[in-house]
Amino acid sequence: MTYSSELIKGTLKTIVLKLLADNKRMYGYEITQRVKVLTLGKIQITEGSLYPTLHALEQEGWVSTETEYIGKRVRKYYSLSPAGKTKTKERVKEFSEFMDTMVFLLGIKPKTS
Amino acid sequence: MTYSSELIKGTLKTIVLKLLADNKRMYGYEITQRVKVLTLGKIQITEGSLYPTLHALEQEGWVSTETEYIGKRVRKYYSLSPAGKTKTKERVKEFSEFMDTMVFLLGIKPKTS
DNA sequence: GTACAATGCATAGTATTCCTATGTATATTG
DNA sequence: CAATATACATAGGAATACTATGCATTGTAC
Repeated sequence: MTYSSELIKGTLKTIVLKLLADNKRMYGYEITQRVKVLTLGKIQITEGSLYPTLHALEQEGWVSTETEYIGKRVRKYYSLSPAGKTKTKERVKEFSEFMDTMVFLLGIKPKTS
Repeated sequence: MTYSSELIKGTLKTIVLKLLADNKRMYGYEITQRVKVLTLGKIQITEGSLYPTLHALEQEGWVSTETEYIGKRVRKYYSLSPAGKTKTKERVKEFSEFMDTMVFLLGIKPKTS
């Protein structure tokens, strides 16, 4: 992983929720690969952190699951619940505001792409 | 509103280093107050997290200290070492790049203030 | 056709980071 | 003169993500 994993802390759930908001349904392994591709390998979510996170999201009622079989191999799809959609917006907004504060604190010029 | 402390995780050292880069020397309590003022109360660094962090920075050789007495009360000033100045730039840059990645991932419009 | 890589799930134990709670002491202010 | 602010410190705990490991199936390169 490029970024020190300490920076990722606190943002993993937000990343997962946002992906599910954009994609209707995804399975765990797919999420790890998607993040890797989207970030050009800069963020690598390990399975050891993702699966417990997904279980937590389900526990909290923000996602629901459906299990399918691809041949003999199981695949567990996750999709946002209505509560999860609300939570996603909250989380993204909170992170966005946190970033604005950090940009100011650290004197960073944000990419105005 | 105070940000959930989970978001702060991984950024505390960076914040402290940047403040020291801008201010030549500061003491612990002063840092907590400065951050509170600069962020309009949105980020509150507790003493229970700041002091151990400062000790760690000293341990790593990124800051040096000078103790002064204000009356009978002790005050411990911290200032960046040359290695600390380099480290600060690295840390700020790393966070900046992480933010760019997150902005893209989360589809956030950064403040182009 | 078979070793090796990739796909796909899972969890236990560990590391890191920060917070809460607590303690001590001095200075200021209403 | 009591409450609040200043100023340091640490022990124990909570939250988060990682490493290491395990199991099984599918695809690929030699």
